[in-house]
Amino acid sequence: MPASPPIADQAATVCPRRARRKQARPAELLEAALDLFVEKGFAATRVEEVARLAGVSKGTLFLYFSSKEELFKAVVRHNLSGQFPQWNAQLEKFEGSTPEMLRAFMSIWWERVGATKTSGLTKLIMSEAGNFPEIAAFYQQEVILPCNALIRRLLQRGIDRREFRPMNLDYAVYSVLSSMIFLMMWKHSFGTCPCMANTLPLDPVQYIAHQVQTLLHGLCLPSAKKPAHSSKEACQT
Amino acid sequence: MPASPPIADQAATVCPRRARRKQARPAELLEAALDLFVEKGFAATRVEEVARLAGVSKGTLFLYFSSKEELFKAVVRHNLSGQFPQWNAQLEKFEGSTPEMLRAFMSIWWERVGATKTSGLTKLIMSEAGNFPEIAAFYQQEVILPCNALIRRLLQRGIDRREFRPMNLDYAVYSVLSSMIFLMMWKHSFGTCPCMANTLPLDPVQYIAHQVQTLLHGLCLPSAKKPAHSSKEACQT
Amino acid sequence: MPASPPIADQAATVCPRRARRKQARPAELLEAALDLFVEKGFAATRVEEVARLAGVSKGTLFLYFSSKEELFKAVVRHNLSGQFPQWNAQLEKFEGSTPEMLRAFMSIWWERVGATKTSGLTKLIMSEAGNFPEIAAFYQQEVILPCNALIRRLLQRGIDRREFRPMNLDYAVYSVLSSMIFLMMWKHSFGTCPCMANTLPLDPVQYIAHQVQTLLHGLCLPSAKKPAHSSKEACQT
Amino acid sequence: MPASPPIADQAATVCPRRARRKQARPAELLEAALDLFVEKGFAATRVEEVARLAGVSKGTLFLYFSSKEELFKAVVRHNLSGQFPQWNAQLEKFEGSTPEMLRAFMSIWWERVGATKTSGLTKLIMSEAGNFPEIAAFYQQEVILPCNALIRRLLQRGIDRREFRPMNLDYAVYSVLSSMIFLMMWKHSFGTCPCMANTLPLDPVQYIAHQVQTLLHGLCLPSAKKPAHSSKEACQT
DNA sequence: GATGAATGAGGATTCATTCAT
DNA sequence: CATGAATGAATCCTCATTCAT
Repeated sequence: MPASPPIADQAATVCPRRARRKQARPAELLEAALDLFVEKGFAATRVEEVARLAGVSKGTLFLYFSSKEELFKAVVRHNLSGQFPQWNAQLEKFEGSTPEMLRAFMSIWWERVGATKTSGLTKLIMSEAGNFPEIAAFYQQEVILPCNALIRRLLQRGIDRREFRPMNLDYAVYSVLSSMIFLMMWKHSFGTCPCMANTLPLDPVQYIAHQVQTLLHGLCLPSAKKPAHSSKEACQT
Repeated sequence: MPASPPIADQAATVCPRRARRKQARPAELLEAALDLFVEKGFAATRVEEVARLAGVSKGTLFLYFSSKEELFKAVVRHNLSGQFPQWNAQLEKFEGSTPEMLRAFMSIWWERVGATKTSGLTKLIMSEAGNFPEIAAFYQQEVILPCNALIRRLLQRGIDRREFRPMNLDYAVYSVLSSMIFLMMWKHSFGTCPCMANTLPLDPVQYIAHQVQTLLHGLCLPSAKKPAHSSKEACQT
Repeated sequence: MPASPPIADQAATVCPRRARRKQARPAELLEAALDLFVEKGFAATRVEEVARLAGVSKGTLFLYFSSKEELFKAVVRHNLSGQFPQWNAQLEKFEGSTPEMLRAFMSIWWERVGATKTSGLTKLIMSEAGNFPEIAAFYQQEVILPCNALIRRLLQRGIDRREFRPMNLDYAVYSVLSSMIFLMMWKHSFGTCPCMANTLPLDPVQYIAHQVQTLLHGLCLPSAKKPAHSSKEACQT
Repeated sequence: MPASPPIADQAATVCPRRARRKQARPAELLEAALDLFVEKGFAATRVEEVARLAGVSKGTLFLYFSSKEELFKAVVRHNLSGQFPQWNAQLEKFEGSTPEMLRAFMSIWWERVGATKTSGLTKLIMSEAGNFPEIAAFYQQEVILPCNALIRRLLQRGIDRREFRPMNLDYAVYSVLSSMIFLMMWKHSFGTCPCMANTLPLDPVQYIAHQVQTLLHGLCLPSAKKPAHSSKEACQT
C-alpha cells in the first residue's frame, strides 16, 4: 500500500454535510421557532412555517421535537435557563456599592436579555400563560424564581451594608422586577407599532437609568420629615 | 298624526321584550366576548362560545359583527370609553399634598380599573397588540395618552409645589405607569395559575402601597450625599 | 282577515328540506359508514369518504359524531344491539322439536344477520378487535353474550326434552356459534374475491343445512358402540 | 483450484458474522414482521418497528422488500410453505380407525399450527384478505386447498371403511375446517383481550375435544329414527 | 331579523419511502 | 451494503363563516 492515506480516512476527516446538518438542526429549528413565536405568539405560529424558516420540511421538525408544545418548551429552556449561575457569580464578585450594583445589574440584564429576542419570550409567556399552565409553571421555576432570588440577595446586601433602608423584601423585589417586565412588555407590544414610536417614545436605556434613579431615591425632595420606613401602616408622606 | 297607532308601534307594544332584546343584543355580545377574550385570549376564544354565553346563536353574532376580528375591536372600543374626564375633574379638586394625591390616585385606579375586568382588557391588548396595530393605536389614543397626561399633571403639581424634585417627566410618568401595568399583567397571567399563588403571592393592595412608598422615597437611606436630580448623566449613587 | 290560511301556516305545514335532512343525517351517515367499514375495515376507511358517500361534508360528520371511533361505535350500536329481545320472544313461542328449532334459528339468523351487511360488522370486529379493546368489550356485552345465552337456552331445552344428549354446555354453544362465525368470516374475506368463488364455492344455505345436520347427528354411522357422552376423558370412538 | 484462498473466501473467513448476518437478514426481517403483523395487523404495524425488532435500520428493510405490502406478501409466502407433504405422509401411514385419525389430525394441527404464530397469520389473512386479493388467492392455493384435500381424504377413508355415513364431502370438509378457523380467529381477536378471558373462557384443547366428539356423534341422543343421510332434502329430524 | 346546519380551508401530526453519505 | 436523516402526502379534527329556512 502507498504511504498516502487511504480514501476512507479522508472521508472520515471530511465532515459530511448530512452529519453537520444533523448537529445543527435542533439549534436552527430553535432559532427559527424563537423568531416566529416572538413575532406572532404561540397559537398563531404554524409549525410548518418554523420548519420552512429553518430550511427543513414539516416532518423533520417532528423528528427533533415531538409536538409544537415541546418545541416551545425547548425554546424557553434554550434561551432562558441557565444564565443565572453565570449572573450570580458575576454579581457575587461585585465590589462597589449596592446602588452601583443595582445599576450594573439592570444594564447587564438589558444587554443580555432585555434587548435580545429572549425578552419577546417573556412577553409571550405572560401573554399566553393562561392557556399553557405547564409552561407558566416551568417559566416560574426556571426564570422567575431565580431572578427573584437574585434581586432579593442584591437588596439584602444593600440593607446589610446600611445603603438601603429596611424594607419588606417580598414586595421590594417586585419594584425592581416590574420595571424589567414592563419594559419587555412595552417593547413587544406597543413598541413594535411604528405609529407609537413617535407619540410615545421610550428609549430603554434612558428608561432604565431613570427607573434606577427613582428606585434609589424616590420622587420626593429630601426633607426634614423622613418616612418611617419600617412600618407599612405608617406610610405617611 | 292619526289616532290609530302605526303597525310598527303596535309591534313595539306587543312584544317589547323582543325589541328590548334586539336593542341589547350587541351589548350582551360585547359583554360575553369581553369575558371570554379576557379569560382565554383572542385565538383560544371560539365565537360559538361567545354567542352561547350571550344567549344567541352563532349566526346572530355575525349579524352584528362581520368577523371575529371586528368583534374583538368592538370589545376594545366599547370598554375603553373615557372615564378620564371624570378622573381629571376628581383629581383637579384634590386639596392635599401631592404624595397623598398619588396614593389616592393609585387607590382609585385599583378600585375602578385594576380590580375590574378592564384590567384584563389591558392585558389582552398588550398581549395581542402586535397582531392588531389598529387596536394598539386606538388604545394608545384613548387610554395611554390620557393616562400619561394625567400622571404628568400630577407629577408637575408635585414639582411646582416643591414636594417633588425636578425630573424628566417623559420618563417619570412611566415610573408610575409601569407599576400599574405590571400589576395588571401579573394578575392576568401568572395570577390565574393556582400553583403560582402559593410560591409567589402578590397582594395587589400591599403591592400598590409598597410601590407608592418606594416611588416617593426610594430604597436608599436618607444621607448627606444627595443625588443630583437634574442631570441624567450624573446619576451618581 | 280572510278565511284562507296565511302563507306562514302553509310554510309551517311544509316540512322544510333542511329540517328533514337534519333528521335523516345520522341515519344516512351510519348507513354510509357501515358500507365503508364493512368494505375496507376500520383503519382503511377515511371519514371524508364516509361523509362524501352520505352526501355531506367532512365537517358535518363531526357535527353528529365526535370522532371516527365514536362513529364506529354508533354503527355497531345501530346495527347489532337490540334485536335479541325480539329473537328471544320468537324462539320462546316455538312449539316444534328442538332439532327443528335449531334449524329454524339458523335460518332466521342467516336471513336477518348472516346475509346482511351486519355480518360484515362482525367480521370487522373480529379482525380489528385487538386494536380496539373498547369495541371488543362492547361487542362482547351487546352481541356475543346475548347470543350465547340464546343458544344455551336452546340446547338446554333439547336436553330437558330428551332430544339432545347431556353435554357440557359451555363448549356446546361454541359448536353452534362457530358455524355462524365461520360463515361470516368466510363470506367477508375469501367470499368477496371472485377467484375463490370458482374453486371453493360455498353456498351459505347449503352450508347451514349441512352444519345443522352434522351438529345433530354427527358424521358417524349409528352403531352398537355408543359414545360415553358424559365423560370428556372417555371420548372413545 | 489454487492453494491460496480467493479474496471472497478470505472475506468470508475474516468476518463470518457479518456475512452470516447478511444471509440471515431477510429471514430475521420476516420473523420480526410476522410477530408484529400478527400482533397488530397490517395497517397498525410500522415498518420502522419491524426494522428495529430485526435489529436493522429502516433503510435496510427497503433494501430487501420494496414496500410494506411486499414485505407482507413475503411474510405470508415464507410462513405457509408446504408442511402438507409431511402431513399427508404422516396421515397416510395412520393405521387406526378414522375417528381416531380425525382426533389425531386435530391434535397435531393444534400443536403444529393452531398453538403457533402461524395461526395468527391465518387470522391476519382472513382479516385483510379484502385489501390483498393476491394474498387471498395465494393462501387459498397454498393452504386452503391442500388442507381441504387432506380433510376430504380423511373423510373419504371413513366412508370407505363404513365408519362414516355417506355425505356431501364438499360441505363436510367445512364442518372440520370451520372449527379450526373459528378457534384461530377467536384466539387472536377476543382471546387477546383480558376482559374476555374471564367472561367467556375458551380452552382450546377442550374445545377441540368437544368439537371432535360432536362432529362424530352429533348432539342428538341415538334413537330408532335414523336420519336419511344421503339426501339433503330429507334432512328430517 | 334569527337560527343552526353545513361548509371547507387549515393545522398538527404520522409514517412509508427515498437517498446522500 | 447499511444507515438514518429528510421528506411530504395523507389523515383526523377544528372552527370561522355562510346561507337556506
